[in-house]
Amino acid sequence: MNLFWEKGFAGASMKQIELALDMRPGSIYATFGSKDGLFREALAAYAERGGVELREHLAGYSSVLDGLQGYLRRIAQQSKPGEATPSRACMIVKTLLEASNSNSAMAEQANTILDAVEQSLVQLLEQAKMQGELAADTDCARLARLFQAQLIGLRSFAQRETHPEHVTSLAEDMAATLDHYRVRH
Amino acid sequence: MNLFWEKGFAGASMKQIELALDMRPGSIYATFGSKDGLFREALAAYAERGGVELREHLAGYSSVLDGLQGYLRRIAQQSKPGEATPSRACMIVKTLLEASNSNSAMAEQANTILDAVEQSLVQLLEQAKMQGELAADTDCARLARLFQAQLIGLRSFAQRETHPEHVTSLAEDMAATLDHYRVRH
DNA sequence: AGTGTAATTGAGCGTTCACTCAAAAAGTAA
DNA sequence: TTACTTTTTGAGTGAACGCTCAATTACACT
Repeated sequence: MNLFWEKGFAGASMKQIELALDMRPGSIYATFGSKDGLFREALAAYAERGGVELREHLAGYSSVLDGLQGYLRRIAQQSKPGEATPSRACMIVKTLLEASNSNSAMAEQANTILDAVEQSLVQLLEQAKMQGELAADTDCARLARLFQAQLIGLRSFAQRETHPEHVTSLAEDMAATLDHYRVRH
Repeated sequence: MNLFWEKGFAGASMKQIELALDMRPGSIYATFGSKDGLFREALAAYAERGGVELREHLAGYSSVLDGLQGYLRRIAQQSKPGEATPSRACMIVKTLLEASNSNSAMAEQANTILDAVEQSLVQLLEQAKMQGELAADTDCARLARLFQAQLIGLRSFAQRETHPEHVTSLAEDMAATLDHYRVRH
């Protein structure tokens, strides 16, 4: 998963995969069927891990909006030089951009995952609305898409070679955007 | 350029490039040196074209902020199914995500271009400040990064298979974000 | 038309790609 | 230990990769 996340699908060769898994080609193909199949499982694992991470993060907040704002800041923290992550950008987005216009099955998987993330965000925002954090007439689906797009933008921006504090201030500004959707404020 | 934009660097084979240019390998290598060299020129051409497009678009506005908001809406329009573009996502961002962690020279070029775009945005926002659209204490560099990240998010989101109106409403919400930085409002 | 230069051609180079499969090794059960 | 099944091995497959270069064609100038 880390290798694919770092190098992308085409960028990771079977030789590197053999090394990363400490498996010989025969075993890899007996287990995963193909490079595509292995990537599919890697991306699914990434999505699963990301989902758990978001849920666990939000568990530490009583306010949903506070939790989402904290999540933006957390992403910015993870983008700092000390943190050793395969890539600062999101593997799902990397896959979407790599696979669209070439590998339709892979693009479809990325799309499906992003749909699921979006739906999770809708549920969370609906919850925020019921808790009175959002106005009753808030379009949660629309706000979910805005938040997702901001996340995508933040993590893609983080892939740049910029000062880490630029990423943290960016996360802060995106968090401030969410504030404008709070009731009263 | 269109082929690389659509398929990415690794995704475009020399065979496809020969077809797209209607040139045989020898001529291609005599002209561009290598596949890398050709890609470098393609990306530079893309950046140049994008710069011209932004400048021409803004020429139709007396207010810089109105112009930038219009630009977001314009991007959303270009993402509609009728428009035949190689990719709805930005070629520079696609390159950044593909090349980081594998091709450092290519990643550096993408970074350099994004730096230049950022600087252009800073200049524009400084102009908006002088025209009284932004508060005197506005951090234009920071706001430029926010706008760029939103653009990246919008165009990457547009690569998804969603309803076109979701992209237009997303652009609208991002435009509304800019409104919060206007003086008075 | 004749001559020198520049540009183009395409067969084919070595390499790397994802992937296969007969043989060997490891595991299981009596 | 023996017989059987499952798993692993790694040399090797054909295909596709980026790229080269001697031969050819097109061009420029007298």
